[in-house]
Amino acid sequence: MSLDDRKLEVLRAIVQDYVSTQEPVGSKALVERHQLGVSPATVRNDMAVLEDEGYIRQPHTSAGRVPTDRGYRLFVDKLSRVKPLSPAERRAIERFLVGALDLDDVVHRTVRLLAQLTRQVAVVQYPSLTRSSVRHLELVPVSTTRVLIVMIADTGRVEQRLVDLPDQVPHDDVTELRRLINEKLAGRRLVDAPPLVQALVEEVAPTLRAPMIALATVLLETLVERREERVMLAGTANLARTGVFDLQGSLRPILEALEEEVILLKLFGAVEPSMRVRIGDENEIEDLRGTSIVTTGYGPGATVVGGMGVLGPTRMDYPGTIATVRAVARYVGDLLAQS
Amino acid sequence: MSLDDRKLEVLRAIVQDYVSTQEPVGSKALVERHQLGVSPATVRNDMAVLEDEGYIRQPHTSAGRVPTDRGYRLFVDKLSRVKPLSPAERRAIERFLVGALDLDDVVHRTVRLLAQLTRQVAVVQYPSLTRSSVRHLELVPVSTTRVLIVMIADTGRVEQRLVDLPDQVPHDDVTELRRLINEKLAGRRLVDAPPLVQALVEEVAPTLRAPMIALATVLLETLVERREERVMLAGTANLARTGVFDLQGSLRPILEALEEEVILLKLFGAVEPSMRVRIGDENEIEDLRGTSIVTTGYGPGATVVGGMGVLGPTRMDYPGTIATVRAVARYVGDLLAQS
DNA sequence: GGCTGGCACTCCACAACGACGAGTGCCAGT
DNA sequence: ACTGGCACTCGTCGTTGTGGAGTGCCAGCC
Repeated sequence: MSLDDRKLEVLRAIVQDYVSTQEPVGSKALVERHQLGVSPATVRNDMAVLEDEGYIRQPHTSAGRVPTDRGYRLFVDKLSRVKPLSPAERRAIERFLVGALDLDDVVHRTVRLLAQLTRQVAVVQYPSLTRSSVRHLELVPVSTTRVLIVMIADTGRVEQRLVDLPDQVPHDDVTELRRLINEKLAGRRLVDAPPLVQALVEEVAPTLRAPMIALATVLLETLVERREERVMLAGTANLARTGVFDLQGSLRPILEALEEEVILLKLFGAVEPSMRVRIGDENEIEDLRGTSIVTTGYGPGATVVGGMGVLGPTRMDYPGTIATVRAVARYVGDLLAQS
Repeated sequence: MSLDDRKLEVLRAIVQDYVSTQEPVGSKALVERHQLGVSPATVRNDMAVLEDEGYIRQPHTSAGRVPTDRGYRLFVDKLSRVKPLSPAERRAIERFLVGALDLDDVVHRTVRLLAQLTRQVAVVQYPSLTRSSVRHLELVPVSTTRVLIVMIADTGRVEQRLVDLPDQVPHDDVTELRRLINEKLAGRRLVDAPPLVQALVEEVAPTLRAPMIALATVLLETLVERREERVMLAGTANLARTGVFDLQGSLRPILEALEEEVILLKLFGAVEPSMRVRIGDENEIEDLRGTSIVTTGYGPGATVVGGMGVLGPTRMDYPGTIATVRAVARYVGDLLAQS
């Protein structure tokens, strides 16, 4: 049995009302608030069908209806158009992001902006090292046998590691090592690095071989293989605001999940540039069923260097949230393209 | 009227019982669980006095007693000895912190460790730039008119800023600028930087004057004056665990306050190496009355480079928390001293 | 004077109860 | 295919009552 237009309209109305009132919506209230052109009784029949099909449900007999995850899914896929942003929102985005000092600052501002606009929990992944190129590698002697290795990616991201050298290395040798490494790696993508680093070790003059091996090891191990991905979080207070999550039962596991960077990366480290919406049970993470997650990739132009998004209750304003996340991602992408 | 030993003992017992059971404690239960050597009636009289003095209170008539902020204060100052750490905790600290890759990683592991051991919200300030020296300043050309300036502090902290130069600057000039800047600033404390940077501008050769001014401006503005202090947070899920905070009323403002870096810095950016305990209303921040905060400074040896601590309900295990925070701070201090 | 046992009193927590009302499903009628 | 009517369900909310923990006070005891 398929759903005719009016039934879809009823579903849309239920979703909209429930999202705004947060209370089960009954047939009478529905016809009052929307021009459906039919009586409550008719709506009730439609509701019965929608319930059979699994799009809505009753919390208990004699209560109004509430959309199911499946209902939200249909709503998002078929029944909603992306809301255009209000000029106020556009201005907020610009005002918030201009004047960012460095990459850290951009990410920081972005995640707070997202949290504020959507009034939900926001997550932004730092530009992924995997998808970055090396802009420059700097060696800073810390002592005679220790060197700080600083890698600067083209996205502006900076990573550093301390390296213990096997022997004392004179200053000139450090300069030479720096020159060699940059010659080989600067401008290259990080994913292409391993063979190049290998080549560095093989080609280097015998006198520099030992320190070069130490450097190469750290480079490979901690920057390439264990390519450290990071995320930033904001707006957890909004979880308490919604009133959807109860303190003992659902809020704590969510907060716990949000503290696991691995989980956040899995969810928000978007690979494709497109928008993705996970609703309730569609979620991979057990503890985050009951929440919905809207994510997108971002980056300069069409390239994706990382993901961002928001997390909130399944009863969220999907069109609005999607529009905001998309707009912010685009704006940040443009920002990255400039630098 | 002063409090004799037994009354103090009663107060200690009340605090201990209330912290562990989280329920108002009555006179009968008290004599059963502690060897006070007197009858409930006597304890009741003592309680009446303690209540007059403001150390305990009754939530309502015919309920047991609960310590007031003042009671906790007396307990912390006079009635408790710092608990020695269990060997298991010592081992946990070591196991957790060895193998940290870089400063970011140290801070990251530390804050999670603190949250886990105390089962509360943990905060760790990054080593303050104010108290750091410059280890090295690196200039990385990004385009012909843009340079990334990377400052590496002796604590291992790395900060970077993008600088727009007024004109194209040839590669050799960048090298020269780098040399000049490092010559002047390397090894100097950041607080001493402003006159040195000023001198750099005045002494530089006329051809390099314009780019040097641009660099100096950024150095002064964003690294010295607006010396960016950062903090890291973990364990917010523990707020939900305690069951002390209700969802609508108290939890949300706390989460909001915790997202304000300014507030966290004010609270946890300890200046002195000593332990500090703020209990309930003693707190400067309105929204954090109702919580207690245990902080300490940390750093290599006796120097303080930053603060760390935990935040939890006023009914917290003060001796245990204080011991843990102190131990972790010392361990991290040692770690910093090594590098 | 300080401690104790006894006792009347207070007041919260909790369960039971009932009225209310929103909302439903179904059916007969148009 | 839609509508109005109607009986029914069931959660919400306010009321009421009871049980029990805990207190304050007092008279008596050491």
